[in-house]
Amino acid sequence: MEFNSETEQKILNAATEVFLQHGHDGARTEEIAKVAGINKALLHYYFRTKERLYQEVLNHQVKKVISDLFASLQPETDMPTFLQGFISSYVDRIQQNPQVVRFMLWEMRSGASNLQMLLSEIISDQNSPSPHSLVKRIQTAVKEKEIRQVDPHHLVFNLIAMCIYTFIAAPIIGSIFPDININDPSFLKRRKKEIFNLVWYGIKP
Amino acid sequence: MEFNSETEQKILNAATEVFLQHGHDGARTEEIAKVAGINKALLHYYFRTKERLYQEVLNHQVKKVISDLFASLQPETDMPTFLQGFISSYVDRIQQNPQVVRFMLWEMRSGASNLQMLLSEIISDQNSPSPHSLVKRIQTAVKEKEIRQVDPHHLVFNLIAMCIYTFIAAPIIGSIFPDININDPSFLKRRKKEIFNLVWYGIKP
DNA sequence: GTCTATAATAAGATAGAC
DNA sequence: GTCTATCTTATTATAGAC
Repeated sequence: MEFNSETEQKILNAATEVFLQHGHDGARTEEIAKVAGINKALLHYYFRTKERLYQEVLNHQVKKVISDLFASLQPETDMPTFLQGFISSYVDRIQQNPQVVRFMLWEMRSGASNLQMLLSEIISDQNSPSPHSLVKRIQTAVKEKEIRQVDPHHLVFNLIAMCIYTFIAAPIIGSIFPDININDPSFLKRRKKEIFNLVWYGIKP
Repeated sequence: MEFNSETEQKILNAATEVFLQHGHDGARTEEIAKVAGINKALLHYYFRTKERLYQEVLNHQVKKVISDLFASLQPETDMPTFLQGFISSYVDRIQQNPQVVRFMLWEMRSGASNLQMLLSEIISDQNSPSPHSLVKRIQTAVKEKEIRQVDPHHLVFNLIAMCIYTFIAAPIIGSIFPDININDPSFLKRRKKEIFNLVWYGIKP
C-alpha cells in the first residue's frame, strides 16, 4: 500500500475544489496549481494531464457520494425511525457539501460512458451498501404491510429528490423567496420535518 | 416592435442548443456557428461577443422555464385535481426538455448576480404567474382545511423536486437500475401516479 | 450580410535549470 | 521534486474582400 506524497494530496484537494465549482470545462489547471500552492509544471509532473487529474477527482467523488448516501441506513429499525434517520443524515450531508451533487448532476450527461462503468462497479461491489438496500427495505415494508402498496423505486427517487433539491436550487430559491435562508438551522430542521411528514403520511398503511 | 432577422434567429437557436448541452464554459462559438450553418464572423457580427450571446440565451430560457412552470396552474379546481394537473403537465414539460433544468441548476452558482436580478424582475412582474401563485393556492387549502396543516413553501419545493429529479438524474438512474427506462411512456405514467399518491395521501386532512 | 484569412489571447503541456 | 521560461494548440475576436 503506497501513500500519496503530501504534494500530490495538496494537488488533489485543490483539483477537487476547483473542479466541483467550475466543472470539467470551466476548471483551469493554473487555478488548481494556485490553490494548491504550486505551479502548473508540478501538476503535470504528478498527473501528466488535466484529463487524468479530472478522472482521479471524479472517481473519488462518485464513490464518496454513493457510499455516504447509504452508509447511515439502519434497515433493522421500524419504518418511521428508518425514514427519519435517512432523511436527517442525508439532508445534513448534502447541506454540508451541496457542490458534489450539483457537480455530479451536471457532469453526468448521457453518454459519459466512463461514469456508467464506474457506477456499475461500485454498485456491484457486494461489500458496500447500495441503493438496492434502500429499495429492499421498502419492499419488505410493503410485503409486511408496514406501509401501503407503493412502488419502491419511485419512493427512493422521491426521497432523494426532496432531500437534494433545496440545496442545489439554493440560488434560485433565494431569488424567488428572499425571506428563506437555506443554511439557517431552523430551515434545516423544518425541511427534515416537512419531508418526513409528507412521506410518512403518504405511505403509512 | 422589431423582428429578428432569420439568420439572427438561426444563431440564437443554435446557441441555445449548444449552451444548454455544454454550459457557458464548455460551449464553443465555432460549434454554434456550425450548428447554425454559418461562420464565426457572422456570429460576432450579430452578437459582438460570446458573452452577449450567452446572456440572450440565458435570459430567454430562464423566462421560459419560469412561465412554463406556472402557465398551466388551475387554482379554481379542487386540490386533488389541481395537484394532478400540475404534476402531469410539469412532468411532461420536463421530460420533453430536461436539459433546461440541468443547465439552470448548473449555471446558477451562488453569486451569479445577473441571474438573481433577472429572476427578481420576472417574479415581480404582476402579469405573469409566479411560484407565489402556487404557494397561495396551498395556503388557501390549508386555511379552508382542504388539506392538513403543512408548510406551503416546503410543499412547493417537494413537488418541484419530485417532478424534476428523475429526468436530470437520468444517466445515474440508468446506471444503477438498468431495467428502468426513463423515457418509456409507462414509466412516465407511473411516475406521475406515484408522485400524486405520495403527495395527496401525505397532505389530505 | 456573409465570407476567408488572420490577429490576439488563453490554456494545456513540456524543456531544462536547480 | 520543484521552479521559470517557453512551445503548441485551441478559441475568441477582428480586418477586409465581395
